[in-house]
Amino acid sequence: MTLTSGQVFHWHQHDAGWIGLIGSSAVYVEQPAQNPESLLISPGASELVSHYFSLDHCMDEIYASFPEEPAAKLALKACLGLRIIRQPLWECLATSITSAMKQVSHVRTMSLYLRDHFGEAVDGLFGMKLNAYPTPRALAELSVDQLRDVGLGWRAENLRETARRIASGEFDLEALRALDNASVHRALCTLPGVGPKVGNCVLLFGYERLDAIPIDVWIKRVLENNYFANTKRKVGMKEMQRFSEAHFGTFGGYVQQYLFHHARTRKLLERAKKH
DNA sequence: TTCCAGGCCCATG
DNA sequence: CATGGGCATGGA
Repeated sequence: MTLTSGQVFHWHQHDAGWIGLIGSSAVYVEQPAQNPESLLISPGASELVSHYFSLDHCMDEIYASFPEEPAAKLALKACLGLRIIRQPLWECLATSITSAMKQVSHVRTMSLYLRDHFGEAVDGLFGMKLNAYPTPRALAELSVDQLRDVGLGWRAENLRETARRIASGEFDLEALRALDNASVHRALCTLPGVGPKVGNCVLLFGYERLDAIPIDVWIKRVLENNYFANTKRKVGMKEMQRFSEAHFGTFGGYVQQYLFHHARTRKLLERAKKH
């Protein structure tokens, strides 16, 4: 669930488990059906995996903080165990920029293309070839057309320019770790291709600010259907942001992620039934 | 074929 | 401050 919930976009199913990269380390992870409390992990990667999948997050406390409402409780029940991943900052920012107005599967396609064409090859597993996500410098050196050819469309210039600012040292992602949410968000939003939603994705998935709430079209629908269903007047994005931040609490990012994954998988399931 | 997607940006009220 | 239109692409 965690790996298909629209946080990361490069993992492949392999046998009963998954293969992917954490930074530049290839890893196999399997959650055995008979013993889901444990994980099978490729040798030497257990600390890396524990950190990446945030296995230290106190889920009891997080679940206790969920609002007492049908929508949140239903999502909680459906997504039990789903984690907010700790992503490498650059990879998180870059994939979030490419995600604008794209379905999760499209973002995945773009991510894999970028890795294959411009990322550094890494020692794979089971003879598979894997590439790390391209560095800011690698992307900054490309032409806009090269990026467009990979299917990025109008996102190409945003990704390239943001990569350039980071590669040049003009913008320091690591330095932002010391700042509070609002300051990090404000700084991120100066980058091309980064607005309120993408900024909150990076806060949540990159900087581990578990109270950050990205509002995309899915969450917008969930809010409209469940929390503003009886509201006659128009509800703007700013109000939705304020409401969900106040209402979803300290771990609002988790609530948001569970609502997102629940809504999306339900839709996919319905669609599959029809055919 | 048509629909729509983890939005951003800029020009107007 | 809020709103509306434009923007490229491809999976379902």
